[in-house]
Amino acid sequence: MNVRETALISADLPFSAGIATGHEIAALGSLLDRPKLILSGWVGLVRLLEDGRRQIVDLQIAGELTAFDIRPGATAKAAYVALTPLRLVEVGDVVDAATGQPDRFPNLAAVLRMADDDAYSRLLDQVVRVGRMLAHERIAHLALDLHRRHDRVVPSLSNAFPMPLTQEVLGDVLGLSTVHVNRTLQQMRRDGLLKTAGGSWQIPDLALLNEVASGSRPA
Amino acid sequence: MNVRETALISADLPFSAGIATGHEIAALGSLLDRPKLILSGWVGLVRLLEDGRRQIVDLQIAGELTAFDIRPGATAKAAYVALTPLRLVEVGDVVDAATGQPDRFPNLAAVLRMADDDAYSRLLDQVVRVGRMLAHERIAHLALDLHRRHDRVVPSLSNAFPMPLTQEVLGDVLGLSTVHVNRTLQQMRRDGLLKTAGGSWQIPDLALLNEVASGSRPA
DNA sequence: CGCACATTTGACGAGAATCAACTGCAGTGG
DNA sequence: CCACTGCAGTTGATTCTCGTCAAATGTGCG
Repeated sequence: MNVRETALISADLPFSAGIATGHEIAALGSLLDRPKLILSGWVGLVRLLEDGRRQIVDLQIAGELTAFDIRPGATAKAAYVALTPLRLVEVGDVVDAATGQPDRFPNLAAVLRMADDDAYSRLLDQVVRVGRMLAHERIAHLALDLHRRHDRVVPSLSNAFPMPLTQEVLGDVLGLSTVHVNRTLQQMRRDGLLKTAGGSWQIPDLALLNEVASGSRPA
Repeated sequence: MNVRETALISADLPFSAGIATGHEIAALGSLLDRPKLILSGWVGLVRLLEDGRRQIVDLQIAGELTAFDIRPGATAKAAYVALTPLRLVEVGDVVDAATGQPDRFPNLAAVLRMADDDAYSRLLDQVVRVGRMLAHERIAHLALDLHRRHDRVVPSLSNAFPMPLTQEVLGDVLGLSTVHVNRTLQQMRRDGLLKTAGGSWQIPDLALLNEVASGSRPA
């Protein structure tokens, strides 16, 4: 990160006020021209069916960008919804600089490209998860993804990470009913695959959970 | 489309030889630097689980680009596989020109952006389909998507479009077993929602199928 | 004709949804 | 201080969707 980039980031940043759970950061179809960095909390990309069924297509966590699309002029293909209370920073200036003059801000531009790449890959993961995996595999697979992403920002010695979502919201992410999420989580706790306490999850055995997620270990 | 763009496209194009079903156009992880236009046939973006389960994450049909990513340097996040015999044209030159000098080829650049936008939106559709829809809804929803895309290239008076996929492959797209695809298709034919004959599907009543796809009409 | 492959059928079981009720708990206000 | 409220989590009973296994039928093709 060069001097110009550092200066850009350390400029006075407009902190947005706290945002309540359920608030829509960006509406379906709106222009994604005001990207934000998530300081704390989680955002979900939400699609609704007419009869009320809900699918959360992607999750965005603290340290990641939201309401952001690397392609100028892109519109929201889903609603961006606060799944928890949020603190955000507007980073439109930084992002515009990086995307508009990539040669002057090479590292920023690279970071944005990687973030975008990651988000795309995650979307394919999500299709596989809900399309072809069993309930316990979906949970294991998601837990590993979230653990990896949290560890990148806040490395944890104990393989623990925050899980502020209710089981209902989790169901909307995983394509499962609340009740089934609950029962499956219980079974996974009994099997020593996952510990869930006080709004965070812990993975006692990463290798083991990996086997479960990949389906190589039967239920 | 300006003169320069037209000249670029009408230059001698290297036709690739026919490609057989099952051939891998681009391997998982490979650099997507040789985009191709599909002259005929369908390509699938394929992800495999260790135990052999397969999820087709996206479909690409004649008239669309494959092995293409608008972001320079992007790698394949799934295997690009020929789901039918294929005829392709290499369009790396055209795409490089459009992405490298968007100001000189504004229309081409716009087309590529739209194609990319569409692909992304389709991916969200796919998550909703396999995550929250019932079997007959998934089929209806996919049929409408394919109809719309075909109609854009080859408008049809009878709401018909080619369907070269076997029910097994269709199952891998929809996250369903072959048997269940078969039974569900039969029921939908009986209900007059879909006519399937000789490698093509026909939609007798678009509005009706839309209701089914949106879940507003119960099974 | 015979082969390979796609579609279809039946029987059965497993995974997940649904409905309804109950528990636990934090916040609120009397 | 404690009833009251609302919400998240839990449980049981039941139903439904969908998967699996196996076999049969249909179809294009060398």
